[in-house]
Amino acid sequence: MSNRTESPASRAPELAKAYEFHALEDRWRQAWLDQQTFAARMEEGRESFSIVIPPPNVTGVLHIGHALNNTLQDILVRYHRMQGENVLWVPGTDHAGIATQNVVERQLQTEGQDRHQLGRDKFIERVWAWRTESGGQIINQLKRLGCSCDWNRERFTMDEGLSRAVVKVFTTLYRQGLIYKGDYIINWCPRCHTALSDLEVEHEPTAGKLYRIRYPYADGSGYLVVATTRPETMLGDTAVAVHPEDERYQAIAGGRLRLPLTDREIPVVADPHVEREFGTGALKVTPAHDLNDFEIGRRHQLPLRSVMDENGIMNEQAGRYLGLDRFECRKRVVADLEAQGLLDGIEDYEHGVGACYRCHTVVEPRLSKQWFVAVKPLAERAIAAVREGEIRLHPKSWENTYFDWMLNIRDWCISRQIWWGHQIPAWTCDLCGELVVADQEPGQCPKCQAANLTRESDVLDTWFSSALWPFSTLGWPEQTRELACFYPTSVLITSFDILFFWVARMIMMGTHFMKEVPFRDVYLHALVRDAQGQKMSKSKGNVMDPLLVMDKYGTDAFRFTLTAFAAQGRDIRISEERIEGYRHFINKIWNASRFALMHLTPETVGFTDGETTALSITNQWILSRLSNTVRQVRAALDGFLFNEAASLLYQFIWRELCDWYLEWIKPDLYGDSEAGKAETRSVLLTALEITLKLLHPIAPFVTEEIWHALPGARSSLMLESFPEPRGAWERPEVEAAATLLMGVITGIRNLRSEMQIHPAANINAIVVCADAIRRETLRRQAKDITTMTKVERLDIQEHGECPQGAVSYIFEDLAIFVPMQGLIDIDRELEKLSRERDKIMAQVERIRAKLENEKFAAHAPAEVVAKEREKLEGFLATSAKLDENMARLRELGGQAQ
RNA sequence: GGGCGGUUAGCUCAGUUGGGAGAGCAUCGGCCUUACAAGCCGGGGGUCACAGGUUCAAACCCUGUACCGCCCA
Repeated sequence: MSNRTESPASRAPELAKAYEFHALEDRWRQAWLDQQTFAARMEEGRESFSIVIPPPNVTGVLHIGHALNNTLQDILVRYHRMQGENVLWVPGTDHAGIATQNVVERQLQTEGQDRHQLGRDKFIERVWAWRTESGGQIINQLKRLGCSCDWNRERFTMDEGLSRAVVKVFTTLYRQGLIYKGDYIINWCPRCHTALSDLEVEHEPTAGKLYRIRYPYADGSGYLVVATTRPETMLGDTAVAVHPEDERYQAIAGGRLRLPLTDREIPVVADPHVEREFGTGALKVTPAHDLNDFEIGRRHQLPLRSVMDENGIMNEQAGRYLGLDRFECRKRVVADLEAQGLLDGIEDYEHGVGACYRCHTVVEPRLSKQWFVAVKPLAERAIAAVREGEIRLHPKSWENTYFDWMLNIRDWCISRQIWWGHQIPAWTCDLCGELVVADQEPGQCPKCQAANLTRESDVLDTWFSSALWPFSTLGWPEQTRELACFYPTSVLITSFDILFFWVARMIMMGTHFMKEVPFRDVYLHALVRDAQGQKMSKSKGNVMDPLLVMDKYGTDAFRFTLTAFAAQGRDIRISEERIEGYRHFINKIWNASRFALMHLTPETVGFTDGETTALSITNQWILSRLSNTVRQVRAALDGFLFNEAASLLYQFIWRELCDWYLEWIKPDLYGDSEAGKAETRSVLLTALEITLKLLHPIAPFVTEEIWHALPGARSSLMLESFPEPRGAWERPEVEAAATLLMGVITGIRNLRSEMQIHPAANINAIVVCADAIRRETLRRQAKDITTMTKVERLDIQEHGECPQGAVSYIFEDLAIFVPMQGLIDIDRELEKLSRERDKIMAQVERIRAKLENEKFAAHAPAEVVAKEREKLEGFLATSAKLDENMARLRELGGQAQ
């Protein structure tokens, strides 16, 4: 412990020498949880602010994307909580059907079992057991990040209440004819053994081959050539399609072909959807294995012929290829075609291949009975909600993408052939086959009264339940107080890549069931990538573990980094270097606070007066800057400009508060005037308090810690009120005076540096300024200038020219001279001034040309013209000073020779 | 093929009603100045991708081109 003699005898406790975040973060995290400071309030007469967390997968671990997403939410939540609103942030996880089932199935595998041996009920028990033991660790990681969710209200999409909401929604939509069951072609994952929605298929460009195959005419008079990337599906072909206006195929259209490798004949149909330019213009049609072919098949009533089973293995319909894997079959088919002289050619071809988003197995379009949501009617309302501004997307540019997708939306396949999830509430009568959809298991068939009904074994897409999240978590279908208070929620913050998966579906479900949008604003943030712009993935080994980052640099530094990067287009590139930079920033605040605490006393109270005119210029200045910063930070947060808020705080704290204000007040704090000291302590305390409040939503830990070290009894900073701008504190003339001081100080320092005068060496300086008011400002603040420039004697004069042997610096309309001992290099000085003059004159010429342009005067707004004139005058004053000074130097140079 | 986004200092990127090109990091020079060397002070560095157009005025608006990226089919 240091105990410096200069320090006031009775002062606030000193902070540790360097910012040590580990213990401190743990301490505050625990205190916040213990004090229940995150708990939602539902008090009469207050505005509500609510956010539902984008529920991470229960299998998930915190990655950088989560960290970004939740930091931004926490900022808004803390910001609004500090404004006294009723704030609720609902945390939770989703059950991640396929992913979770995969985890537990892998576990079983290591035990030499599979789920079928175990049976459905036992398997579900296992999943719950897993969930209790190791699932949801991400929740603790969110706590680690400092998220101020109302942890008492944690929800899980498989909770009883949320499951009730799912059943209610399903049965209602079914009754309304918006859910139906039918035989359609869907995306099938042969590894996960389930249907996937269109969105769950990722198209990856793949280097493949385009095979040209000869299909002989049935009458033996020749052949036509089809081109395909998937020759094995030809076994399921039921037609070849050509464009009706394609002259090449006029003769054969309507005719028949012999399908090679089989004993079948197929027709040639004419369909306007065939692309004439692609391949040979003749398209083989496999309705049971290709989505587009399915549509063609429907138009022409073609038979459906599935040639593969659920594992992607060729079935009996594939004849002698029975039992072959689809890719193996492809090789055999190609070889056989070649042997028969029916292979017309093979070329390299890159095309998109659909893969399962969970396991990356190549999906197989497959014909099967599935459940669908008829989304068109829902989408219409959801489109209107955005179009009419009930929901605002930020950035707005996403609206186009949203509309485009919603307008072209196809029915949503919601059934999944897995066990973990919400089992579809539908039963089929064993006797008459009647399909019954109901909230509860029906005792008997409503049609034939038979007692035996079999429940649908499929479960629902996880996104079906997360689409209900904004109201299911608030207690719907019960009419709860929470719903009344917090629905619609205020803001949704999420990554743009789930705009369709989740956001659009929440809007559809919300508007349909609640008759009200689920949220007012949607903030879509970027994807976090590594420093090279690569998507982070375990296989690439470029993942950055947020937990390790927080350990190494501190949570506040990490949060600040994410915030500072938040608005950078679609990608955020993060690297440890950047985080380290912001760790320095957090440390800076820490040390600035240490400095303040050395000078504050336990009796110090903050400055609360509305008027600042009685204060010193520097104190007036910092209060003016504070109010200004408050205004701007609020505007930034209100507009979701997170990076802007971070940047404002960074600039204010480091460049203004630390670099200038703390230096300026040192003479006061170390001086003899008790009144001056008291005033400055008071303003310093207020400046620090307001700064900490402003920064708290982004960096909660360090601010809370410092807050409690300040004089006075204090409760949690997160419950303090967020600062308001104080118009009366904003003093443009004081800011102008400060700018003048900064200019003079920088000028003198520049001369010192240029002349390589040691920082510790005393110098003298002369400032020549014709303006009496500015001179007066400089005189009053002379001590500030001399302290910060180590000037022993400062002369402030109305007139004067460069003394012999002095170097000079021109700032606006004033000249600064520093006499040197010994001779100076006049040529070098002249060169420096000349360079400066060139820059100024370029500006002068530019503005002059503008002002002399009659059209400018005629068209530009008067205030712009006035501003330009003012600028011109300023530049002219500077150039005049430069000219004067250069003339003087030449004169001196002449004398010297 | 359709759509969206990007191209600004060596690097990563800000720049929201068009009106003097910014930040961080890096770099160069000088400093252990009792808050902070995780620091302080000073400096250098950009025909804002290219070509047209609109305008008194374009990094910003319009059109086109090139390259990069993403989404959808």
